Amino acid sequence: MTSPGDGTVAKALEVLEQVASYGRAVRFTEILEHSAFPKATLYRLTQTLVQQGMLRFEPEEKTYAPGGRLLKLAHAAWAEFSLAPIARRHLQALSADLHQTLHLAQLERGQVLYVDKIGGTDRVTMYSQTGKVAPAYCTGIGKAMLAFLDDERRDAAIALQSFHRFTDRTLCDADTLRAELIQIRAVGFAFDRQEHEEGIICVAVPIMSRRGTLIGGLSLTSTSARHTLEQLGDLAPRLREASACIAAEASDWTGP
Amino acid sequence: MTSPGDGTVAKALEVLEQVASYGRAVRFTEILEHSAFPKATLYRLTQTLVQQGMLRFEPEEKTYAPGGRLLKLAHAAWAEFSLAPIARRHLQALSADLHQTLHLAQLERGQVLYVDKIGGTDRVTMYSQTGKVAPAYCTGIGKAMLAFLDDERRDAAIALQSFHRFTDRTLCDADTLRAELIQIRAVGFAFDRQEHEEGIICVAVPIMSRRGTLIGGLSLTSTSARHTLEQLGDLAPRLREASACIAAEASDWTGP
DNA sequence: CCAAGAGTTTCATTTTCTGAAACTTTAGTT
DNA sequence: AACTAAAGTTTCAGAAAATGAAACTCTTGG
Repeated sequence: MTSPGDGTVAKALEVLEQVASYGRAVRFTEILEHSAFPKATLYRLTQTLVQQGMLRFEPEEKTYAPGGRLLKLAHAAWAEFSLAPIARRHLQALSADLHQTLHLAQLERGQVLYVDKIGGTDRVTMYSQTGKVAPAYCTGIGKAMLAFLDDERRDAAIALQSFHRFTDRTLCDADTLRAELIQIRAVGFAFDRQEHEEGIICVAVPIMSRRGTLIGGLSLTSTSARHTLEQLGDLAPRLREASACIAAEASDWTGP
Repeated sequence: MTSPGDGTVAKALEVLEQVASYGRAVRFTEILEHSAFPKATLYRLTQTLVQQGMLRFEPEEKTYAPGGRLLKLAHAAWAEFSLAPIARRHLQALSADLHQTLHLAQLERGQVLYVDKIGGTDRVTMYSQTGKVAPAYCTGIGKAMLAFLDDERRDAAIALQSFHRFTDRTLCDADTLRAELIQIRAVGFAFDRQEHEEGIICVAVPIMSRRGTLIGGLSLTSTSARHTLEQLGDLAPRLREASACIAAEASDWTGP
């Protein structure tokens, strides 16, 4: 929720995000019900967003949905913000080798932001994952990234987690998470032991810049039916190798 | 340029778009030089955008670049706003059949917004095109869409074109364009006769909803070295077929 | 060490935003 | 067709935020 004094832009973005979160076109009243803004305020915010092309309004149905201007902006964001363009060929090489589903992610405000995916079997689902966000505390890739953040940033990121029990293995509080992060830091990779979704396991490594700062994460996802955690652990060195290659290229780009 | 009285959100978005347009990280002064905003105003706008995660600020280099929150929002936009998820399998089928580069686009504020691409040879450049925008008046897919807009919307869209001569075949004024649109409307498909880029030709068809409103466009791109316009014209019926399939599915989704 | 430029803060003023309430339109009912 | 309940839109005076010129501070390079 936006606290008073946060600026109009923040409020508008909050509305935009809310509309985007439904996953379908929504009517005004529905937005209003889930929003803290008074009717008139919300109304003007949606007007502004529509007028700016960030939301699309369907007069026929009187519904709001994310607008095309977002895609245009996202194009630039993906190309510039993300590791994906740099990492892509490394992911492809690794995928060709291991035949497993790989994810590339970055940490965004304490959340896992997937910026690329290479599928084991399905080969066209790229956008389906790119842009998706997931909690950091209960995914392998999220924990791998959290673990290798510097103290200050890690504290900040942990403070942003809103723990929720997805499965009976989910780490549900900050202390348990911190303990696990220490372990992860020691071994250099993280597991997801069905903590986010029943049956889904994964192994993940951080991608670190030459200067030792976190720039992203790389994970290999499988199911408990196909692999044991031990088998995944054996693949960690391969991930680490790819991670190092990506890091080397990425550091060159951003470096001085 | 934002006229006074447009709201802070519009100004912030303008800055965001400007930063995105550079294609690289930029420093404050550079943004300032190309911007109509006074220094302090621009400064606060960038601060807000950074704080909101729409821009990323690299303190090391003091540069601004598009932020991760955009990707998150774009994910929703692509899934909901665009035809792409619906059209994808039709594009794939057609691509498998013709082995040519296909583009799927929608009209966004008078511009062509590419929402998907299936390549002939290069297979990993999906994101490279998705989200990209191009002028409507000098691309086949743009003209195909303009031609099948209703009068009111077409006039509005034409008014939004800022004609610029890219090649010596570019249609450079509204009247010439209107004449061509009438023709396109009659035959049902549009050509790009190297109007946007020397050597690049294309054939394109609109995608129309059951109710007769424009919902997008579909194009097949080639080079003048590989195909003649006549050959492309012969492929138009195939495009039209795919377009009809896409339209049928899309209408179901949006329909009542 | 100094100067030029980049980046940041200040503050009185202007402009915009706010939101309760009134109003208009729409969709459903009798 | 008339009624009505809900949805959607507009109003307006007060509250809040944005503005931007100028002053200030921090960098950078000579």
